[in-house]
Amino acid sequence: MSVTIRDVARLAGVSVATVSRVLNASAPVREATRARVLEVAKQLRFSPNTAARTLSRQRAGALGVILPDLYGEFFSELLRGIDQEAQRANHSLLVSSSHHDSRGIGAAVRAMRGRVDGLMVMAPDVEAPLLADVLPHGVPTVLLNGPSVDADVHEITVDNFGGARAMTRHLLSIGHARIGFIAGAACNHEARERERGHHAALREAGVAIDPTLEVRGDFSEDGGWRGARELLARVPQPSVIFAANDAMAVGALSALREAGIAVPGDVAVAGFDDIPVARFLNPPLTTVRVGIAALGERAASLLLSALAERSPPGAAPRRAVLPAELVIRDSCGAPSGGSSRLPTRSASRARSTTLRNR
Amino acid sequence: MSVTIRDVARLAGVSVATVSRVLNASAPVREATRARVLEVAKQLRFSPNTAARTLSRQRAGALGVILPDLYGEFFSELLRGIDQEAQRANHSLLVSSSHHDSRGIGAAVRAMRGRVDGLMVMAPDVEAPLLADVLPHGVPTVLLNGPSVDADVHEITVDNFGGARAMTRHLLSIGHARIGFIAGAACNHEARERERGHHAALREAGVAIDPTLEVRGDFSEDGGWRGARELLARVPQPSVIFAANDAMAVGALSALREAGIAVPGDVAVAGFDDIPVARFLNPPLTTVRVGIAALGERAASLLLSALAERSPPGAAPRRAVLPAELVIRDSCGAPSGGSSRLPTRSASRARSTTLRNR
DNA sequence: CGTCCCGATGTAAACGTTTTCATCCCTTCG
DNA sequence: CGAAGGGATGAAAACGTTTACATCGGGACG
Repeated sequence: MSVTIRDVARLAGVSVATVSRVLNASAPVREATRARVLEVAKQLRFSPNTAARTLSRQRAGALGVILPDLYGEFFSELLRGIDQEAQRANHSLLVSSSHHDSRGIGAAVRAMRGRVDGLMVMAPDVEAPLLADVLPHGVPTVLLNGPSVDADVHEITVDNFGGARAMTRHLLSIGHARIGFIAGAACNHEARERERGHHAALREAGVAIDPTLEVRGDFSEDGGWRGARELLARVPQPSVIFAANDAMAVGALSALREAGIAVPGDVAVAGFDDIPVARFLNPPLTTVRVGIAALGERAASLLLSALAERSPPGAAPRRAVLPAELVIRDSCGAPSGGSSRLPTRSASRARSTTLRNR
Repeated sequence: MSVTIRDVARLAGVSVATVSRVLNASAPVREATRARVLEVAKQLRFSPNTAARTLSRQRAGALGVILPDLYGEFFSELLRGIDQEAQRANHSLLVSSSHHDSRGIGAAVRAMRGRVDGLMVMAPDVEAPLLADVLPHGVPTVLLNGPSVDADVHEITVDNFGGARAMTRHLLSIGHARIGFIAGAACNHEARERERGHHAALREAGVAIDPTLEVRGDFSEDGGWRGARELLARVPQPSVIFAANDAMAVGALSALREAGIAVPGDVAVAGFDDIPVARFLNPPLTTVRVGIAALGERAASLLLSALAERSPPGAAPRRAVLPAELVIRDSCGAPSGGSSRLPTRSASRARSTTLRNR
C-alpha cells in the first residue's frame, strides 16, 4: 500500500535499523550510507508512519484540546495561542469541541487515549467532582478556567473575580450608580466568578445589590441582546450595562441601537474578555482584557513542561492565575482622552494579580 | 505503565482476541464471558490504545485540517462545522494552522501522515502547482476555497465570484455610482475571485473601472481600517465601501466612525462572509452569506464519503461549489424594511449557484 | 451413528516503527 | 603484538491492537 521503512531499507541495501538511525540522527552512520538512505527516502517520498512511531516510542508528539464549544472569537483566539505554542514545540494538536457535560468529555478523553501525550480541558460548566471522574489517569492534564479539581491536574485560570471587580469599581468611580448586569449561565464557573467579583465591588462601595438589575444570559450575542432588552424595561433605567462577556456586550450594543439609545450617552456598556473585535465596535468596547491567546499559549507551555519533566506521579500539580486588566474605551463614557484605536489603555488600577506558581 | 488489553484478558481469564471481540462486537461471544470481560474492563478503566489500533486496522479514525490561520470568526466557524460533522461520524480532528507557504503545508502534511485517514486543506494563498507538490499521495484530500489543483484532490469552494458580482450589482441598483473596493491580498485566490466578481458586475453595468477606487487590504480588521482611510481621501468620496471580507468591513466601519462619517447616511458599507457578528454590528452589516459552518460540514462530509467508498485511485475527484447569497442589512442604505435583526434576508436575486457534483 | 456446520474460543501473525543487543572490523595503546 | 575500545551495522524484540486461522464442542441432518 504505502511506502514503509522496509522499502527504503531494501532499496538502499541496508537494514531498517540503519534507516531509522539516519532519519532520526539517533546514532552515527557512515556518510556514504547516510547519503544513500536519504536519497532513496526522498525519491520514494517516504515519511514515517506516525502511529507506528507512537506505539514504539510510547509518545505521540501530540496534545489534545477539549473545548465546550467553538463558537465566536474567544475559542478561536484560545486555539490560536495553543496551536502556536504546540507548533513551536513540534507537537500536533487534536481538537474536540461541543462537550458540555461530563459524559461528552469522557468520550472525548477516551477518543484521545493513545493519540496524545497530554490534555488541555476547558469545561466551565461541569462540576468539579464529575469532571475529576472522567479525566484520565496517567495522562498529564491542564484544566483551563474550570473549577478547582481535586485531582492530579494542573490548572490555569484567568482572574475572573478580580477583573469583574475592577470593572465594577471603575464604573462606580465614574459615577454610574445603577449598573445593570448580564450574568452568564448559572452552571458556568467563570460566569459565577465574574458575578462574584461584581458583587464584591458593589458591597465594598456600600451599594445595595439590586436583583432587578441582574439578568441571566448565556455568553452568546443573542443572550446579551435579550438581557439588554430586559434591563432597559426597568424604571429607572440602569445607566450602564455590564455584560459578563464581550459576545453578550455585542448583543447588548445591538439591542441599544435598535431601541435608539445612544451609547455611551444614554446608557453605557462594558464587556469582559477583550475579544479582538472589541476595539473595532461602535463604539469601541470598554472591557476586561483576558489575553485569550496568551492564556492558550500558557496552557500549552505548562502542559509541555509537565511532559518534559516526566513528572513523578507524586509531584504537586501546578496552578497559575493570569491577571485580567481593565481596558477603557469609549463605550462606558469614561474620559478616555482621544481616539480609542490605540491597542490598549489598561488602567493601572487593575489588580494585577501576578502569575503565581506553586 | 498503562493498562492494556492483555491485563484485561488475564484478569477475565480469556484471550486477548476475546476481549477485542467483546469490545468491538466483531464476533459472537458467550453472554457470560462478555459480561465478565466488560466488568473487568470497566474496573480497570481500560481504554484501547489508539495508536496500536490505528496501526493494526490501517485506519486512524481521524481527519486532518490544515488552515492558513486561526484568527477571527471565519476560521472558528469553519472549524466548528468540520468538527460537528467529524464528531457525527465518530472521527477525531487534527488541526494545524498558520501555514501560508507550501513549505509549511508540506511539514504539516508530513506531521499528519499515519495519524489521519484524510485531509482538509485550506490554502488560498499558495499557487496550485506548488500546492500539488506537497499534497500527499494516497491520502484522500479535500481542498477548501483554493485554486483548482490538477491532482487527485477533491475540491469544495464558495461561489466567491458570483457573490461579489451580486453585491456590486445590488450596490449599483440602489444608486451607488462610486464604489470603493477594499480587495484582499493579491496572492489570495479567494480575494482574486471576489475582485473578479466585482469587476464583472461593473463591466456588465457599463461602469468604468476606476483604479483609484480600489485599495488592497489583507482580510484583517486593521487592513480594512487602513483601506477605508485611503478611500475616504479620494475626491469625490466613494458613496459606499465594499470590503472583500467582513473583518475588513469591521475595520472600515471603525474608521468611518472615527472620521465622524455616518453609515449608511454619508457612506455605506458592505462586506463578504457573513460572519456571526455581522448582524450585530452597528449598523448591521450588509454582506454576502457564505455559510461558513456549512462549508466546513460539507468539506468534512465530502471527505468522509470519499473515505467510505475506498475510492479507487482512478476515480474522478469531486468538486462542489456552494452558493453565496446576498444578505441586505442596514449598512448599505438599501430600503430593508424594518428591524434588521431577523437572521437573514437574502435577496432572491442572488445567483443561487446550486451544488454541482461531478 | 457419522458428517457437517456453526458458535465460541485460543494462537499467532500481522501492522511499521524504535531500540537493545550482538557482531564485526579497525584503530590505538600498553 | 595482543587487548581494549569504539564505530558501523544487522537481527530481532518490543509497542498494543486486530484478525486470519485453527481448534473444539455440540446439535442437526442424512
